[in-house]
Amino acid sequence: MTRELDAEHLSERAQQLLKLLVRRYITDGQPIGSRTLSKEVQLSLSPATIRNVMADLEDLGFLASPHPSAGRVPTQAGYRFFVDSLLTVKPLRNRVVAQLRAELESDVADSRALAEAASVALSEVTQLAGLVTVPRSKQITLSKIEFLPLSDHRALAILVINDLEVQNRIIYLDRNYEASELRGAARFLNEQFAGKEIGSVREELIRRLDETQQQMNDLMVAVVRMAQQIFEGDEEGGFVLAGETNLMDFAELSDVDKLRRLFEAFNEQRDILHLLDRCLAAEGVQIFIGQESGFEILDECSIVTAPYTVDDETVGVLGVIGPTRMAYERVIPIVDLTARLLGAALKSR
Amino acid sequence: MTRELDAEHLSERAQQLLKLLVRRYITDGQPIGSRTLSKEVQLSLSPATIRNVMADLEDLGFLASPHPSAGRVPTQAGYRFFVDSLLTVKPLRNRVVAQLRAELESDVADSRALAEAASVALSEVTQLAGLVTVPRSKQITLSKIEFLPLSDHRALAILVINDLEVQNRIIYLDRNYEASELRGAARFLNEQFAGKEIGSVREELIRRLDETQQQMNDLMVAVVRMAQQIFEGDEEGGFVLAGETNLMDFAELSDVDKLRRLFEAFNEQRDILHLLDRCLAAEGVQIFIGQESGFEILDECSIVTAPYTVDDETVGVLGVIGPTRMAYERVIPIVDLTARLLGAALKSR
DNA sequence: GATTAGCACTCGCCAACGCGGAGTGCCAGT
DNA sequence: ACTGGCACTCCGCGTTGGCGAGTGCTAATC
Repeated sequence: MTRELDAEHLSERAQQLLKLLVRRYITDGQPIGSRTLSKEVQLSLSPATIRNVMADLEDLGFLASPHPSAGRVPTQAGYRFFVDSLLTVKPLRNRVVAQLRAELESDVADSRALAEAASVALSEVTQLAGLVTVPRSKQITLSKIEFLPLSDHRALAILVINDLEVQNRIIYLDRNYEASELRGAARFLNEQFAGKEIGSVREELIRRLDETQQQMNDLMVAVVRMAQQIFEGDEEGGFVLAGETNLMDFAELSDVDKLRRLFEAFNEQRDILHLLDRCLAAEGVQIFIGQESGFEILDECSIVTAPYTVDDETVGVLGVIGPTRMAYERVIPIVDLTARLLGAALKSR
Repeated sequence: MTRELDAEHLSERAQQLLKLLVRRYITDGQPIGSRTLSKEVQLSLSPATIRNVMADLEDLGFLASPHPSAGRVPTQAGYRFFVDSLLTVKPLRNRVVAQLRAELESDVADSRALAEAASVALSEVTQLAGLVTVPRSKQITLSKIEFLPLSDHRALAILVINDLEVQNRIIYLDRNYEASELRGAARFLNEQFAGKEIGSVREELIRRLDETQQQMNDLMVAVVRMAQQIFEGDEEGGFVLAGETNLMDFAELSDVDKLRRLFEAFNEQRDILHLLDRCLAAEGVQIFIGQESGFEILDECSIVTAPYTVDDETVGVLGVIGPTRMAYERVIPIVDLTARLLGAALKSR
């Protein structure tokens, strides 16, 4: 037996054929037969020879046949090998670069809106579903805080962080405070803490509350609680999805029931968010193929992600989700570029 | 010919049969035959008799047969007659009322979040897609305004309207202003305009700008522009959708392509928003059946809407969207109640 | 005159069948 | 080591025929 049954020592020819097959299958979506392959390949080989190679690749688990008389289809392992060793990323077309640039030109300050723009851009350019987590920095500095009296022992607290992110929520107090009292409190807080990191603001506030029993302590306690919530990342988290409908085109997902479960998972957010969180730590583009994601619903999907950074701090993840049969060679550089563009757009606000 | 071919004078019996058929079709989703109907109806009639009545109803355009040997199915006109004249609304179950109440209990101040909650509640209770426009009052009073200096001739303007809605955006200035200058401007504006209606604020500002050429005019101009944007409703508009996935269950929409176009229309927002705007003026529940909506994509859908109000001012529309074959008798009171609950929740913030 | 029973008829649905095409595996020949 | 040839497998597709459901019509009945 002269066949090479070790993935490490796949012959040059076998690799080339696998590459060709995967590519062809990605564009056509139909099982590829030995005939088709023999016509396409440079080194002119007869279908019979190619069949032998294909049989080897099947033994290695890189290919599978849906049924005896259909051609071969890449398996998950096949895609993995392709992505790891075979793939040659296509240089991006200028049109695409221009489009991404244009859609991320930051005339918007709102970071959520930017995330949405990135998501839409990704989905349009790749024709898959775009996915962007809302940026969330560990580094949160307090820029300004204001209060507004409401009725019923409540006040509206407005908090500006990182210079242009505005958060607001209602805080409940022990009594009704005068507008002037609230103004005073706000001035005090602004003087003391503007520009400081929010975690330290919280600690400092707690320390001082212990020290001196202020008459204002209920307001302060509320502020501390608020700072805490913001520091813990609130639930402001989540991701922005765009172009889900693109997924409906793929035959792999044409089953309405599968589609439904997939869309429900998108709405859930939870599982997907978990997955994306795992990519935060990684550097550069990361790819989950089929079951690698660990979520049953995504068995027939692949996910290509990249973290994006502002000033070297990773603040989020973006990517696309599509069928395993996805144009990796095209998608990977797009995701990569979009991550860098989004980082830049966030910085230059 | 003794048959009554005038919709106005439909015999009691014909009406009862139509009602029964529509109801039955709504629950079963399959064409109803004369046999089925004869077993169900009180007055014991033979299938043959019923066939005659059904033939009349078909002539009148209330029924149709998909093919000769299937039963009958309501046409759009059939549903319309059913909704207008035949339908007896089911009293709401306590469970449902309780659920809606619970999901709209306003511990949230954010009106968008409330709209989302209402949308989710609607979709869960009806098992259709829920739809709520973000509340938008014509009556906008300025509560407070603050500025925060940024680099590059920019400042962050924070605007509190109607006591608890917070808006913010970046404004571009002719030069860099000191923090103290901005504070001064904010104080001035707050003193002059806090509590006033935002349209009048704008007018007043413009008037004063003409009068005295202030040194601060660029800042003021920016504020005027901002007030204008907010007054014009910004584009803060739009609606919140929930439970789209529920629509995937219906056989009528099992065609992936139809589904796709429907979902794309949801993402577009534009058309749907148009439709909802038409309901703003209407009082109480309004129903579009099939093509009545005027949008091709919604041909096989019905929409049940109701406006919701705060202090007698209509601030938005909510409703559900589902297949024409929808449980109108159940859905209508749900939509009605949700509208009132949402109004109440918005008021009692 | 309204209602009903009976009957012939029309379709859609489904399972069975058969056939061509595509692709394979294997073997023998180069 | 590669290739041509061949038998084989199996999907896809169009055809056929029976079954069931439901209809419209007509003639008989209340």
